[in-house]
Amino acid sequence: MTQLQRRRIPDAAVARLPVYLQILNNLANTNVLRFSSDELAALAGVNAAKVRKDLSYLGSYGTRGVGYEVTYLMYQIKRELGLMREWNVVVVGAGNLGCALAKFGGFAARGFPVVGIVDIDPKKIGQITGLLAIADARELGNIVRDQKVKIGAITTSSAGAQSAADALIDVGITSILNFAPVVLSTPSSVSVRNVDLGVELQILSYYEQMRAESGDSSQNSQKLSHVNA
Amino acid sequence: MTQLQRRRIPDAAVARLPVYLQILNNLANTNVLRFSSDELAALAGVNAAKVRKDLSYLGSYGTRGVGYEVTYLMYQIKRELGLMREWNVVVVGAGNLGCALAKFGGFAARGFPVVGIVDIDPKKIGQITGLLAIADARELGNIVRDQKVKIGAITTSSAGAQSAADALIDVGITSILNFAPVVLSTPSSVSVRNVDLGVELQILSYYEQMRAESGDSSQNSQKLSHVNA
DNA sequence: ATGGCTTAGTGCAGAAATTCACAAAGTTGG
DNA sequence: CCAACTTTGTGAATTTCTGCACTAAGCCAT
Repeated sequence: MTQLQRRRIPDAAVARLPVYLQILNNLANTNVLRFSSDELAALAGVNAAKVRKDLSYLGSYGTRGVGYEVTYLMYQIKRELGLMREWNVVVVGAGNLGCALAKFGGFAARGFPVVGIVDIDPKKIGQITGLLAIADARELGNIVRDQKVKIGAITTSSAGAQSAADALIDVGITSILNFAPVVLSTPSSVSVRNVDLGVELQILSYYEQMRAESGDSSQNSQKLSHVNA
Repeated sequence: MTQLQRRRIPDAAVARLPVYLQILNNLANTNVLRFSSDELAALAGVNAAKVRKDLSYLGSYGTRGVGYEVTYLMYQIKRELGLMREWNVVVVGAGNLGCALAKFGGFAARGFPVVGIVDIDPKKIGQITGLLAIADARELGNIVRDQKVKIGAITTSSAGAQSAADALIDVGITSILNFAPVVLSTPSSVSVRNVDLGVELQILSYYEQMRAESGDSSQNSQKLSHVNA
């Protein structure tokens, strides 16, 4: 028993792998067979050494002097990201966004089918959205158990988000995609990703203001790039 | 002329300021007057020293032994983030998401009114969505000039995203919020923030798989927390 | 006043992430 | 089979971020 446990990939690299995967997908659709770290770096807008290091966390799957094979690398990235299987998703909160997610087939296509949507509002329960009927939030436990759901999306109002999170965690959810503009309080064993457009816009606002301030008065304009993950 | 140029706030801190602001907003609504770095840290789910360091980039606005004043700090964060003014936003791509952004009043309320939405599809042009009529994409320049728009949101298909970005940059946009699942190629003088649910789900998938692998076989379960920005 | 208590602000050390730069390893052409 | 060339994989340097631990400073009770 030499330790076989998979090497842990740095968070920053994990966040880039899906982007590489997307690009490789496009390459595959254009019938490109191989690529070099330089090419992928250009397409992803990052440094080539970073690409090589990121890919090296998966193993040694390139060929020196040649590059990487598109389909093989895609396979390896998918394997590492856990995309060899589907992950069922349950949506909590049947407002505009929640229903849009339930209707939108794009997630299923990417391997994340929405298998349930719940709400606490009796007026909404029973309505059909896409292929699903909106269920009573009290059904959450059954849905999660029956469909082996691990990922929950919170699309409630801000006010309801924390109780939605509590309910999800209570029935065994360990990954949360949170669209409500609040910071959720969760045990450290749960992964949370926040999607908040207000936050994104405010970040843009900061850099925009910097630009305005350096550009307005005189000659001290200054390079000011900024791209997020 | 000693250099007066504003100290540059680290990117990581800039990304947290909007979160603090949101929390302070809630505190203000609950009539809380003051808070300590410890309290804010608990609410934001971060380390207290980090909170103090982040706030110190704004200036020295706390009182030792006491804490920070809610409204005063909100003012300072807003000032630093460039939120003392409104930033008009133009949306490119009048699909489901684009129209939802145009209708949704939430952005205007947060200081980012959508003042225009354009598309290239003649069938869509002229239709009303919320308060706005969908304009011809060729009107982009006029809209941006007339309304002094600095921020553009791309809600086109993947295929159309790069040309949308080119068009936005061409008419002088310097900040882009990109919802299309592609990596945009832009000059370094432009800020880009990507919002891609597929990427978020795949990141969750990775940590979910890690959890499954450490939990399944034996006793080497391991703490595995993970929370994003 | 004074001493004890609280909390901001910050220097510094350690961790994480990025980038450089080069050796290792493969290909190709003669 | 060798020399020239390409590109990976990675050690090491650098930069950025984090978090501890301590100092500075204000409040309050006596």
